Amino acid sequence: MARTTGSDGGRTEAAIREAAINLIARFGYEAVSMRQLAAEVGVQAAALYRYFPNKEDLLFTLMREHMEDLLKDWDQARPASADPQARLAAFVRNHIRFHVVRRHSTHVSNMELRSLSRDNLSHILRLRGGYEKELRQILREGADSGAFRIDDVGLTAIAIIQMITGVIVWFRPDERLSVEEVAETYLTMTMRLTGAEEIREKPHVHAHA
Amino acid sequence: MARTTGSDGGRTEAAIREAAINLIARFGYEAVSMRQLAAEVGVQAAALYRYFPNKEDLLFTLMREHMEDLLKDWDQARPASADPQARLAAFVRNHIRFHVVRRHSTHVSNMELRSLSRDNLSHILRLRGGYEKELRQILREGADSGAFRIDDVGLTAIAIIQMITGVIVWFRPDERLSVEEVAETYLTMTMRLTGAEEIREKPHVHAHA
DNA sequence: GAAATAATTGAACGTTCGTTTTATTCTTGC
DNA sequence: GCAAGAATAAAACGAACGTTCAATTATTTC
Repeated sequence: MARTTGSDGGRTEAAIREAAINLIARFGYEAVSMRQLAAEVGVQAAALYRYFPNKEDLLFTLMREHMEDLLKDWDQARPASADPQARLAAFVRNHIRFHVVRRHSTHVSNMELRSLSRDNLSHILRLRGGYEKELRQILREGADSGAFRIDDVGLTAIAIIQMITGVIVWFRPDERLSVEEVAETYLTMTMRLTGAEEIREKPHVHAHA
Repeated sequence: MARTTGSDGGRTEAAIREAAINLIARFGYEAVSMRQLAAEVGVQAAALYRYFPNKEDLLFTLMREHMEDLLKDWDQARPASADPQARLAAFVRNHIRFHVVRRHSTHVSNMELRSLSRDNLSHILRLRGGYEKELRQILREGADSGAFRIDDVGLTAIAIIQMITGVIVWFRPDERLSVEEVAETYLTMTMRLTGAEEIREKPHVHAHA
């Protein structure tokens, strides 16, 4: 056989991306074979090479687009306000929302860095650095203005990102907590962490057990 | 050839464990082949099977011993004091010290869970659960006694562990910060996070840039 | 110093891997 | 309805994988 009825390059490529994200998030990049991925898509392994030149490039594309989407997403959500507390709150809320919705691709982007070649790795790290820089800037301005009490801006930024990204490790949709509730709880912790809690009032969501 | 002069089962097994931890931490379990591991040890691949029945069992052994060591380590360091703040401080300091010293095996234990079989996975998760329970207990007692201000004990415990374990992602020995300095900075953040900072005085180490 | 045991080699097994090649069928534009 | 291309199947490639096995040498035991 050859071309199958109803086959469509655009749909196939989208299906490959989605299946790849799910499979790699679940089993890991090295553990997922091109044949397994093809089977999930409902296609032969050779067909994958029409859309991606090789396995690593597929991984790289997924990760790069994840990071680009993250930066775009924050660029849209970035508040006009200059108030460090409002900006930090927006950052945390946006970060958690984005990462919960894209749990799988976040997992891939965080766990599979070591499967990238040197060049591809540094490309991803550059994008990630740009995102983290946004948080550092907020923290620095807040520390300077006295809104935050921070010992070490770089270290605090890493700690906060580590903490709020950790949501995806345990969060499952359809459980006792909604995304908004989780985001508010983490926001409270972040605000206390930066010594900014006293002055705060924001749309709190009801109960945390 | 066959048995080599000076060969010693005990030394070889130790060398295998160490090489395995380093290689797996660096490249990932799936990406490290038995031949590569054997070459690092200076032995043929077949020799590995005298010490471990198969590849996964080697991984499992490394992870199980890491977790057992962690529990033992905390059991020894656990303070007699009933004061929640003192206990939390001891927990954080001990956690960071342990994980920084054992960065590589921590990396393996955190990243390679998905390479374990169901039974081995649940064994490791049981050990990890026991450790996390210690932190939850401290937080709960502190919350009850009014020493801490905590919305959700379970969620806070996960957030703290995520944050303080994150040290190993960026920490490299011989850089600007010593382990003790890092531990103190993270302790400060943890204490603020739990709303416990006000009442605190402890052996602070000098500068954080 | 012979017998028993411990430690390792070297070769081989069947399987699976990522990838390439070639041929075939569907779809689209004219 | 025909030519051009896009999309896929099917088969094959060499290399690498985890693992096994028989043979061989070093060490220990008595």
